[in-house]
Amino acid sequence: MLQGGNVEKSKGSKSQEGIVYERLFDVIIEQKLQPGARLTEISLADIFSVSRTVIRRALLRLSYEGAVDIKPNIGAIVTTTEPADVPQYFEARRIAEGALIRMVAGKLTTFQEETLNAMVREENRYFLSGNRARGLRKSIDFHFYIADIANNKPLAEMGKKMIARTSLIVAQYNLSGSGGCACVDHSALVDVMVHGPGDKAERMMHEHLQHIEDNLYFGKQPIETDLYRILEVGRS
Amino acid sequence: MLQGGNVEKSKGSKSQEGIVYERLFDVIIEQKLQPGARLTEISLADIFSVSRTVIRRALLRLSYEGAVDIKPNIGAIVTTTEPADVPQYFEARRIAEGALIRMVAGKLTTFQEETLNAMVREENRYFLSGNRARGLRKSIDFHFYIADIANNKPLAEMGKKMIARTSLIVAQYNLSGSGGCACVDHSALVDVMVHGPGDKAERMMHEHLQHIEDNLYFGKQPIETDLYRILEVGRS
DNA sequence: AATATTAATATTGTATACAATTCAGTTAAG
DNA sequence: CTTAACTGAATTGTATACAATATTAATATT
Repeated sequence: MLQGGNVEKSKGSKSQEGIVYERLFDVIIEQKLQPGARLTEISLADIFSVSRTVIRRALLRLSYEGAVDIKPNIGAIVTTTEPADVPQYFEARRIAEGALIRMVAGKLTTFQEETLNAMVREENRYFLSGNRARGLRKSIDFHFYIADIANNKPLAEMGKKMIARTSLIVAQYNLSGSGGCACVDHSALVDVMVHGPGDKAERMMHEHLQHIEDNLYFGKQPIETDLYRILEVGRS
Repeated sequence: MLQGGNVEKSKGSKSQEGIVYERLFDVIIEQKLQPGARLTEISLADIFSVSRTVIRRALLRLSYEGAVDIKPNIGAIVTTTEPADVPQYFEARRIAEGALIRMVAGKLTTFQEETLNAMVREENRYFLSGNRARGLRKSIDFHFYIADIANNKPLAEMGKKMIARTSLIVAQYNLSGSGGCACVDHSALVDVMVHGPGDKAERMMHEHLQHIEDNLYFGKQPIETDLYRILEVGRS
């Protein structure tokens, strides 16, 4: 999970807000809620059996992570991205994650190496067995883990934020349900993290992310978003 | 100001929360509130003549920006930094701001060039006339402006966050009240942004920030913080 | 006198009531 | 028939009351 701001979290018993936040973050990142989907406070308060106060806090936090977009007096929706804005998010992610992997390369402990390999295998298994949501999640966790072991908290935060953000973009614009990441690439990344020099690792990460970006498909407009709005209108 | 999260702000009439946020951000960044100073909701609600609800939102936002540290059931203080954590914040800032200035270098409009030069002059004037708070603020605005003109919103956000964060660190550990930035450096930065290649600009930014970091002084412990706690105890 | 326990105070956490705003649907005028 | 203004429902914004928690002060015990 993203290390949301400077609010320290209790280790054992999570706060109500934390539970709501994590659950919503998960369904958004696993693409169970499409970009553009509305998140009204009352429904969420109902679903989670807490007051709107708690929901508001969770939504606010999600908005800071970039997962949710809050417009004053209107409410929260899962973040949508204009095609024109896509490149800057990928550029930001390349810079952050490139720096992170460079810091990690050549310094992996055997435990970390094994963890990473296990994650790639698991991701592979999920995708092969058709469990797309789980595979997607593991793929994101792979990138999250690299950020976590780089030993730079603010940069890891930034990296994870951009990983999540671009995943949302992929959810919006990538028609092939692969989630964008190729498992082969992830194997190669582990390899270069173990042996290769930092520069090479950074270069490979850049290529990996460029590859994801190049595979996006921009239809004339973000279809799903509008569809959702239309459906909601027609429902009454 | 930092572009806080995905909450769109109304241009003309600022929200109550926005006013509180900006005011608090200003006094923190201008070092009128020392790191470690407590920010209780009731006092702030009193001062700003709004309810605690509004204050809570503003504090929460400040915590996401890293300017304030909120501990559950305890409250908010101006962020303090352990000496051991200082390097990662500067490293993160170097990466973000280095990338930003590289994107800007050689692409300045004449208006932007003049704006930057004017900012350096103004900063200089404030420091020479002994107005430290204003000079400090202008120095930070100089860095903010570079972030803003780089045309990459998420990276600019990250850059500004780290600029603010490291400024807080300087407030805590730099005894000379200069705020860390030398005006000479800023002039040179403008110069390389106008002419120089991106790589050189990035290198100069790195050196500039390294210079600030090297000038920090770590006493045995963060003196001011503890003093504040002690004073508060002895006050009753 | 020092320490542990308890009581009092202050502060944050949560729920809820009410105000303000937005949006859709309806009605009335051109 | 089109457009404008209006009404009503739904949703967010704000204030406040009460509960839970932490801190401080006081008391009792060793």
